[in-house]
Amino acid sequence: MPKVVDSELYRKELLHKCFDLLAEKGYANVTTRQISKEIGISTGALYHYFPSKKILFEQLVENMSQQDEAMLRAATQGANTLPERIAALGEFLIEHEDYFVKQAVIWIDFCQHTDLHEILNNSVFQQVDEQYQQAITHVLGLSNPKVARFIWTLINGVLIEQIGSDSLTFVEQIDFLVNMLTAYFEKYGI
Amino acid sequence: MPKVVDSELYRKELLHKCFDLLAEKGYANVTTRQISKEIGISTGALYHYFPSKKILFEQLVENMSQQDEAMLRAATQGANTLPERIAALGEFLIEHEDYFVKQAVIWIDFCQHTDLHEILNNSVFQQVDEQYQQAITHVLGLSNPKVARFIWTLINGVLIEQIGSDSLTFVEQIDFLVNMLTAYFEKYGI
Amino acid sequence: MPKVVDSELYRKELLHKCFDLLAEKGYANVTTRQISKEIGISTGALYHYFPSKKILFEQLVENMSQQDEAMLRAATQGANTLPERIAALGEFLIEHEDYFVKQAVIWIDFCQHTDLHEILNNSVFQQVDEQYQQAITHVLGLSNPKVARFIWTLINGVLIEQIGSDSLTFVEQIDFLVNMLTAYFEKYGI
Amino acid sequence: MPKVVDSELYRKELLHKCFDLLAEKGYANVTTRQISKEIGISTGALYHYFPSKKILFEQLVENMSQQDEAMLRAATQGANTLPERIAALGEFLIEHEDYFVKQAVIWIDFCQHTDLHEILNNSVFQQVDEQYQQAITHVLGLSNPKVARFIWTLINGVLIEQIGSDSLTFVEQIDFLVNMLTAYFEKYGI
DNA sequence: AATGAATGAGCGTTCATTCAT
DNA sequence: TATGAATGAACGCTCATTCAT
Repeated sequence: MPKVVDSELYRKELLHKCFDLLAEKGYANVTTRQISKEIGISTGALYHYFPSKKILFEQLVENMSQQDEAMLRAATQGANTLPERIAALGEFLIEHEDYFVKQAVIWIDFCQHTDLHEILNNSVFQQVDEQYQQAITHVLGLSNPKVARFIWTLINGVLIEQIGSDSLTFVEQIDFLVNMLTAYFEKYGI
Repeated sequence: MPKVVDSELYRKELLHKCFDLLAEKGYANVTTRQISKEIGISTGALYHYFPSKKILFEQLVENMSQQDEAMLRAATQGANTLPERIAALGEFLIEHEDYFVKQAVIWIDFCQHTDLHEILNNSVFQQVDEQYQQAITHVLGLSNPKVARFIWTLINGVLIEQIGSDSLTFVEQIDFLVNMLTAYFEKYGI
Repeated sequence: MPKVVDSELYRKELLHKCFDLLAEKGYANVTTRQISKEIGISTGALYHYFPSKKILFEQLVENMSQQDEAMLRAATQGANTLPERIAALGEFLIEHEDYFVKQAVIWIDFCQHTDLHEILNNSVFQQVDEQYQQAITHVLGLSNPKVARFIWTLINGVLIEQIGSDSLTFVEQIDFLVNMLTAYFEKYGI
Repeated sequence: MPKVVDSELYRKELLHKCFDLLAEKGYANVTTRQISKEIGISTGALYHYFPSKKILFEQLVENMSQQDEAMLRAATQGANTLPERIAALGEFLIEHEDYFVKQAVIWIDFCQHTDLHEILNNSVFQQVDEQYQQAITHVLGLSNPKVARFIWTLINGVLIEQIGSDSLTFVEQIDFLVNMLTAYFEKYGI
């Protein structure tokens, strides 16, 4: 019997273990040696589970986004009216601030260190993009998916702002965002 | 005038020459050889003017932000009502899309490659932050500077979205943003 | 029969299974994983039968040379005159071109990855050398064993030429060789 | 003024310095670190002069073959009749035995560690092949270039035999070869 | 002031070998 | 016996930085 029984499960565990490190340092600033050390295996073993640093990263992103969607839908289940749903979305983000900020960091960093052309043709990223858009469309009950995409853009702006500035707290920013969205939908409809 | 002034001017010229390259490739993806080549000097000369790659990058960021405020104020001078001012801000951003996207890339990249602690204590960044906030406050005639800060955050979100995605055009995103701001101010006042 | 015999047989079977792979890729370009996969066992099992990659390789070389002599003698049995015998040798080589080219590749490769000193003192190699010399001496009915050795050298030259060049076909080269040997023996006698 | 004045000359000097090492160990068995150490520069400097290990090797081969042709033509200049020319070729090979054996080792090794397809399409190797063929054609005054190619094949066989065997000396083998060629041309003409 | 050759630590990755199961 | 996950030294190569000229 092999040492690791369920290697698929173990792989996910490894991804989970290096999420914080990747978020803190960024893709290009973390070496495979650091990753190996962080998750407590040798460099060889890392390459046993992931064919390359890039693929490790892609699987991390894929893993992340799968969790998010389920979490988001669960968190906004009880909300019925649009203002309630917007508020629920805001609370959800505030609750998971740390996680989402890290995710935004990782995302941006990866985009920076990859050919634009390659990003746009990478099915993993297309899928993940689509997923977030659909999740927001569904959660807020929107009819125009472009609005969902735009909202996700704004959320990312707020998340990224948290990296390099302390002028407004995340809660303040999200509050503004919630109010703005509410005002927008009151005026223009869903 | 003593030599120092010339040298200072020359340094700014060098920074200006490598802005596009840094913006296009990102800090970690550009080598000092590439920078040297781009600005037409030897690696040795580069190190004569900038003690390290990092410091070159910092000075670039510092340099950048000094130009923007004046540009923005000039662009929105003719607008009198709030909706007009918001629209003028939107048009201004669309007109300079390329420049602002590049600037956002460089900015984010810089934050990633610098200790969070260091960023927050770095007076350059505090100053720059402050500048953008004041510019927007003034241009839109806002009473709450936090709203200005938040708007700048949203703008950055839209700019960054342009790096790694083609789902919505910059113009579409800015249109959404203009409408949203208009709706917000109609409901909540300035 | 005790277990040892079965194990010995199995080992030869394993060697036989990886002959083509080693010949095609060469010692240094084949990994133990590839060998394991090719012969259908795990890397662990491979190391159970062969203490190291090098020893596997040595045993392969040893194994190979044992088959050839009998083959060669059989192939030239019907030829009576010297020109007939030379022609029969040529035909035999052409018939088994693939096998002999592969063997030459493996042989050279092995020599490259082993200390010269070690090769010359290795009884396996001395024995194999001796065998080829005797086979050719016998097949052509030569009186001078050095001539046999030299002919084997020339044959190897032609075999090796097939690795990295397409200027002359194997058949063309062997034809030249047959004519040259015939002319030589006509002039100098056996 | 740069440290190395004539970098083209220096590159040739570096190639010359690592010839023995490559010949002794073979292409795949020598690391770039070993090469650097042998020629007394850092790994970085090695890559300053040669873009890759492979290109270093190709340039070495190219360099070698250029010397050979001139040497060979010079050595056989005085010989007028065909037997004299063959004898001069033999003496030339014996005189430079060490050099040619090393060259044959390097050549074979490289072919082993490179895709056959790639070798055949590599212009450097095609050129070098052609050069040897032409040199022999010219030196012996042959009319059929295929014969020249075949003779070069035989010479390589003899050279390679020197790597892994001590049964016949190089002189003995070359003597046989000279006699055989003489007999061949006496019977079949040039 | 300016050049670009030189350095060497460090990168992502590989692979012969070991060992817990 | 047999498995394949795990190891870690070593690979080809890069690049911020230094320094002789």
